[in-house]
Amino acid sequence: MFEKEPGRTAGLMHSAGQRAPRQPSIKDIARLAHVSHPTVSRALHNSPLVRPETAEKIRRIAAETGYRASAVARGLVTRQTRTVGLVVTTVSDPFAAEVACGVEQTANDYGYAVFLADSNADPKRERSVVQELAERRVDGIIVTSSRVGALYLPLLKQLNVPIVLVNDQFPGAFVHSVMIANRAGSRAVMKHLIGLGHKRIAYIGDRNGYQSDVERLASYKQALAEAGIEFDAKLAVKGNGGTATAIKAMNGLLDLDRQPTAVCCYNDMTALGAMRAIHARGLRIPADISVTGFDDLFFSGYLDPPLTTVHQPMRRMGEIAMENLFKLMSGEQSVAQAEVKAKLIVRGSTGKAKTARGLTPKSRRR
Amino acid sequence: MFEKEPGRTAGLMHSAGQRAPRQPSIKDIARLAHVSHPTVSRALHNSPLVRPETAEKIRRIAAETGYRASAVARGLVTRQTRTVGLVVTTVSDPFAAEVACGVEQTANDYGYAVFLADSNADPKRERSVVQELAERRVDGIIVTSSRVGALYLPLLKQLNVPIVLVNDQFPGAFVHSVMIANRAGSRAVMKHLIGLGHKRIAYIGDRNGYQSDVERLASYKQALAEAGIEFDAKLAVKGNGGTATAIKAMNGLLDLDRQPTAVCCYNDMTALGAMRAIHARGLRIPADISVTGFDDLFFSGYLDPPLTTVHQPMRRMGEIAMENLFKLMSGEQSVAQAEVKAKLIVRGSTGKAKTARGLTPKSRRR
DNA sequence: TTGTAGGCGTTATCAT
DNA sequence: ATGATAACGCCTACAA
Repeated sequence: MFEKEPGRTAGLMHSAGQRAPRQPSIKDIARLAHVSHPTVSRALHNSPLVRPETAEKIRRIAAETGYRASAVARGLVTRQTRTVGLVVTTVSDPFAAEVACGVEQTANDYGYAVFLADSNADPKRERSVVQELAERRVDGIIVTSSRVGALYLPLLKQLNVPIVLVNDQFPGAFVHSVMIANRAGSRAVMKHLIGLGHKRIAYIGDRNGYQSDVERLASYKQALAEAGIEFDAKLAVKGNGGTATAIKAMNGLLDLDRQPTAVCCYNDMTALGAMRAIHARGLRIPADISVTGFDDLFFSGYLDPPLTTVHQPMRRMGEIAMENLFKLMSGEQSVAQAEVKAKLIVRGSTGKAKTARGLTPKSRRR
Repeated sequence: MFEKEPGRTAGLMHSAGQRAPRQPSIKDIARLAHVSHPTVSRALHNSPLVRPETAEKIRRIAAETGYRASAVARGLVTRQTRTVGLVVTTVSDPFAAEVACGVEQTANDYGYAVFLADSNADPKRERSVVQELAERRVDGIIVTSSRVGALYLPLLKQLNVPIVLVNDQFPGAFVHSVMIANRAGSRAVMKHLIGLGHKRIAYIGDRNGYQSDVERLASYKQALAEAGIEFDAKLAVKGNGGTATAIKAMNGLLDLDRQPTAVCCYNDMTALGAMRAIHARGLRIPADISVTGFDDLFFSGYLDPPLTTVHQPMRRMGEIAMENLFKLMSGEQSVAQAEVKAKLIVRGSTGKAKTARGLTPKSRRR
């Protein structure tokens, strides 16, 4: 039980010929301070059980050598890594990025570090990524826009790691989640549009069957029904949440015999594409066509015209997810689902319907 | 050296009364398979040294129990965590997000996990964040848009962790980095604008003295000089890289006695604000004023009009950073700086200068 | 082909 | 107030 080469101590910080000059360990500090390692540990944790002068000396030496206790060794013994995993479809998605920001800040406030992992929106990959996170013994996991959702129930038991979902896209029974009020948001948009006199309102959704699209589309239809406007299947088209696809979808809408006077987009990225397609045809927004989005991404208020959309407090949702995860991690079982409010932000991309502003008989077509 | 309670084995996966039902360990698997732990280890690492049937049985049991070797325990003994730290100013910055995406994908391909940390563009925080990463024993660190730059030299020795910087904002001697060709990019923009006949070209920069602004501004001035256009200090204003500030800056420019006919913006976020300000005054782009950006963010091609800008291969830069970090981690010393090309993307936001298209004498002012 | 015996750098539990 | 000593879960000799 001897200390390896005694001469090593002094040359510790120099890479004196050794390939991997390891970081100083608690024992190195102990030796330097002529105390035992437990004492070093106590001193560095500000334990009152150590004589002030001793503690002072130890802290000085630790600072001089740049010693920092290994979080991995600590994690091994304490059985918690003070680490959480964050799974996103991709960080280049502004929605995910904002959520990540909220998660990261909150985690940091509590002294937790976060592992970032991309699922590429692939369910298989999402699952394997979660497993890898478990392998790293994270204390908890947050998944945004999960493509797996309900399937977590069985996994949860096995992984034995609390998981919180943000905008779960395939919700099932009883997983902990933070969701935006899709229905209320979409409803508010539709009320706004209908109030402006629009009757031919198109919807550009998402073809993947995600929960957010399902709910927003449902509210679209319901609002139509309540206003006594018949649902026209030709006006409800599918994109994929991206801008390029939205352009195609919008062009299809523009090619219709009777163009819509307003387009309700699944999200802001889709609206961005729709606006581009409309402008490319020389049409004006909102004079010719009104456009709405959903999310209120950072650029939406700066578009020309500024986009009327539903604000989703993405960062806050990340914070809530992290806060709820902390509760779960500390043993609370009663977290379940949280729903955050969606707020309509009226900006310049919506205006009165053409017909409502007095259309010439000629342009009324037949 | 006895195995704790023998009866524990069977009930392992159930949280049979215990508070923290720990994950199964290698010893649990060993016991279940009636072999020693090293054999389990070997089997799971596909070592040829273990009898096929034994290996098969072990793997089966491991799969059934959902056993996954603890990465933290492994990290302790192997002295490498297969983990890297990524420090960004904030993930909600689209530039950082793209770089993060490249880093993440590449790291993942190599079986590495990445810790995401926000510096909030605060030098102090950046340093402390890096220290925390070192405490977690990451094998390497990548910092985007570092606010510390040169100061890493001393830190590097102490931390003993390789670091690669992406678009270092305060470059000093000899830190490993991946940089965009700021000068060439800015120069290309200016050549383009000047070629279009612009003579009053404004520049909206960044007030923080960052390297990217310094270099882009320098090229702006140089291009002006080469074209024989006198530099007008009133046309070179400062924003902070954000959209809101850019609007103010642009408004200032618009209030000038002699408005610029083109605005060269420090980055796309700034251009976004400039465009908004211009449109808000009822001016047209590019008919009245041309606008250029830098970065080519995901939304830039969809603006109205689409933004002429300098494409920065952000994701690729993240990949390169990660690749170079791997080299550093495996002992190579010769990585140093990498510069990636900047490519001008001409889109609709730039056009011939007003004067060049034939201005009426009256509007030529005196 | 398999098992035994450390040790990685901490924290935790005892003594003293 | 401090020091032995034993885990934590894994890997890696070395021994059998």
